[in-house]
Amino acid sequence: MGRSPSCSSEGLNKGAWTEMEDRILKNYITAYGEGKWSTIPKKAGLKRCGKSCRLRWLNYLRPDIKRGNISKDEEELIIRLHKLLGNRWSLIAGRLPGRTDNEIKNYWNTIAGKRVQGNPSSPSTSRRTSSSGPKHTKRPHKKGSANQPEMTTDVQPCNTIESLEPESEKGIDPQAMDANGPQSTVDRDCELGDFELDDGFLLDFLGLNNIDQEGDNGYSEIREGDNGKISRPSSSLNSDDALMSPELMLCESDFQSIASFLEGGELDSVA
DNA sequence: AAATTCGCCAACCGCGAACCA
DNA sequence: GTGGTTCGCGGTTGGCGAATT
Repeated sequence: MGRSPSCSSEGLNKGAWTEMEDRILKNYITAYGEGKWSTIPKKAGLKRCGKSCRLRWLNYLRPDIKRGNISKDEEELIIRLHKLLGNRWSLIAGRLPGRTDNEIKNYWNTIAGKRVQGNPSSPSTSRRTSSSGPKHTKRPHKKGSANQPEMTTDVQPCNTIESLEPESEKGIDPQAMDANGPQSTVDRDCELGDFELDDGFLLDFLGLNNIDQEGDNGYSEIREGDNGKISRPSSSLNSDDALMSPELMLCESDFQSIASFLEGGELDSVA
């Protein structure tokens, strides 16, 4: 139990990875595959702990990592999923092919969380929005978390979302949706405008309808399974297939698949 | 031009769950 | 059944660079 003793830092490199280290790790995993993280550094000749290797691989070196800006579609889905799942970044990342939990977490902490918290003006178009965005108090580079966006533990993911809800969504009648599936709304500057879904539907869609809508602390909680254990994905990237119904497996690949799934009248099999 | 501020993001830390002998 | 080890997750930190003053 507890912290891994295999990550003692004596003689190990810390901090940013060098190009050489990246190459070594990538070559090793390409040749021998993932897993056995604790032994990889030794076998590959890296002066890193296994955790560090795993993190580097998952967050940066994997070939299927999608780098670059979070699209509007992705942002919408992140916000929506966060509303449902809370800070379960790995679960959210599992629905965003090529995105890592770390990336989504960072994104949320910097941009999406602020928007949800009541500044709907989009800051995401430019890296700098100092004149309009919510300014934090001075951010000294030292220990202490006062400079963190005030959303990690205080956030009310199931309530604060309202400020971001498009007007059109607020009037959606869940009954009508149940009967006919989600109404395909006009694009509203978004390819996936029909992500304006009832939360219950989205949970169904995600195969997460065994999740409480809201726990005592405002976060959704995954209910225990038959074995009394909480079901979790084994990896950050597209690995939570166990949470998906078979008919949804085909939707895992990307947003376009999801969109076409929603448009294709296949909802009946879900709802 | 220099100093300051602050956003972004990679990486680390600590914990709990899962696994295994 | 128990204890040690490994894995995976979420929270947090700190460096860097761009924007602002």
